[in-house]
Amino acid sequence: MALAGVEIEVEGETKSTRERILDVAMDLFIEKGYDKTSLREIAEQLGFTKAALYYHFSSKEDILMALHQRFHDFGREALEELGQQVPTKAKWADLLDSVIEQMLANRKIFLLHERNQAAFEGLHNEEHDADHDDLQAQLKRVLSDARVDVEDRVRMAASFGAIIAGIFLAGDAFDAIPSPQLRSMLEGVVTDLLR
Amino acid sequence: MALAGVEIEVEGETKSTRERILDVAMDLFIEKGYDKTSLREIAEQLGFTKAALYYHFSSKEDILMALHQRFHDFGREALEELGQQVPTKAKWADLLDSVIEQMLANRKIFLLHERNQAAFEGLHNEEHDADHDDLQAQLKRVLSDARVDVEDRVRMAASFGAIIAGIFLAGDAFDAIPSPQLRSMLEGVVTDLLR
DNA sequence: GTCTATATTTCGATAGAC
DNA sequence: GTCTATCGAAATATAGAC
Repeated sequence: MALAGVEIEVEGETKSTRERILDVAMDLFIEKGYDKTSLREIAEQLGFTKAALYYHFSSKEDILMALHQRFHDFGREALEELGQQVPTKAKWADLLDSVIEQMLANRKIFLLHERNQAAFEGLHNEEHDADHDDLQAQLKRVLSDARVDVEDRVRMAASFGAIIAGIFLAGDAFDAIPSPQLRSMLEGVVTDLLR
Repeated sequence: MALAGVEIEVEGETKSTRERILDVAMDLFIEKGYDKTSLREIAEQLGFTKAALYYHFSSKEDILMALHQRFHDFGREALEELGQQVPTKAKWADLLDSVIEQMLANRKIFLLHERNQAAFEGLHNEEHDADHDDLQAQLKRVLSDARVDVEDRVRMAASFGAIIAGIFLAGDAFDAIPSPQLRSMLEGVVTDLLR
């Protein structure tokens, strides 16, 4: 079911070549890092050659940008809803609860960003994007809000780091923990820090 | 005061060329990432050429390894002391207090590692180093220790992530906070999570 | 859409003069 | 200890056939 190069996803069986490229690239970028992953490797793992990639993406950076887009939305509406109002600890705790859920459901995309921070920042610097509005930028904005007590802001940052570490720091050591259980443990952590 | 290429540091005024190279490299690796930083850039910023670097270091990777060495000791004795015994939450809290202190006194070297995870892991994979004994590896070992209750281990990971985030997540938003104050706030966080 | 070339560039590394 | 000059490798990217 190809339509202008885009395939309709039927019960998750069919994926466009573009998406298959992104999946493979994500795995390799996580494992070896963006810079040390060559287009040849990505192509070989997909069963075709490097040149074919350029039919789907205009550059290596274009692949990275597409992956950034996957990440971009997570938590964005949430943070935007928090938006202009003064962030309180209670609101932050609510926000983090949904962030926990999203992270557990999308581990890889967050892992990708954690392990390729420099590469993703390089993207922003080229687009003189003024204020890039991704999760990390929004985060810094909130944590810099002078209307909020400093100690509260430190606690907000700490609680955010706590859940990231709970999900990612231990590598696969926590993989055996069922997601709902890990989730409730992390919600407990958030409560203890922001209550 | 040169002696076999090593200069004696007098009141912090004199630094060996080797150390000046490492300082510049560290700044660039933090800013642009290891892979996107060329030896030419490092050399130019120091006022000499790329080839001169090879008098002081045998390869680009050698520079990274030297920086890793700077990092290597931090928290190592502490974690080794924790060593074979079963880690408890109380011991972990003590450990983190000293980690907080070291991180605040050496922000840049931790930032370097946070932003170049993939590059540093690449080092380990080449030396078939068996069990590389750096902080991160020790961390995973402790967090995988099945003798400890799962919830406790999650809390240990979370508290570690909390202090990292408190120091690094906000970028320079927290730079205005005096170190002692930030330290005591983070110690409060640790207490709340592990008590 | 994927292929086989090949162009182009960048970078790490070496040789040898001073 | 630093220089100039150059090598060789690898990677991104392009051209054009199928």
